[in-house]
Amino acid sequence: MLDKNRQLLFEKQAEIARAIAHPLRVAILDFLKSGDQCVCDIAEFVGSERSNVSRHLAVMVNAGLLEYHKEGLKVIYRLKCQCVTDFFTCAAKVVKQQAKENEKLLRAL
Amino acid sequence: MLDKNRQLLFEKQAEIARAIAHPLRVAILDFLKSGDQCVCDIAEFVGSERSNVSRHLAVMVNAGLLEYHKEGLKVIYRLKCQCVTDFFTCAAKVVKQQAKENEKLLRAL
DNA sequence: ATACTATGTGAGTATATTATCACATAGTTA
DNA sequence: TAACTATGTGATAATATACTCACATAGTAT
Repeated sequence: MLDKNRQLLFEKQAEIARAIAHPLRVAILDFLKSGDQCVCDIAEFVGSERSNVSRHLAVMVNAGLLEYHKEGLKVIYRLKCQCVTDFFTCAAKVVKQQAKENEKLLRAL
Repeated sequence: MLDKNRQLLFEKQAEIARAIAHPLRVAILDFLKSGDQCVCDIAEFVGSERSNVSRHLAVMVNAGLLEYHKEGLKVIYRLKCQCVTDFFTCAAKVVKQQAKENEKLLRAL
């Protein structure tokens, strides 16, 4: 059985996964890999309303994935942990494998 | 702006993150790292009802994280991609960093 | 055939997440 | 001061997720 501490860690890890688990947030993280950005540029890049993007950013700050600082009117967000990239690498691998299997299935029909 | 293919990949990656984003599923993945397991042993390990565990397993199979085969009455689940571990390593790093910051904050009060 | 075990699924309820709109706030510029 | 820009937040409605219970199915053992 699971001990309490282990369970607590699992909860925290799940929280971080949840913070990634949205297409818009994935897009934002991908955008931030290439450098820090303000909300309005992020919003334009992902093609969504600023208020919406602002909320998504808050989710990721809360989870500890992002940090930010103000520059005049703008608020600049940045990746706090570069290792998030590893997740996307793995996820891409899983997606690729699935695509291959689907292709096989299609050819079998 | 995002092109369609990129957006599609982001959606798939988000789907995989969503498949991890639950404490029970994190616990299951952690358990499976050490070897393949049947539903009833998983349920006992994570301390939840079999029907519930069965559903969580289905989510992860659907996302491409797990695969399974039958052995008599039992259904054995296994990790399909070992790299999921990388995600947990990164997540643990993020959690640790946050804990450190909270500690600092506490000492400042 | 009967009883048993492991697994999965339908239905219902409870809860969480998301997007949108309107508005509040804070800093900037004229 | 007044108009403007970037950001964040409250309220709401739509949608998705999760858990539980009862039951169905499939394989096993007696």
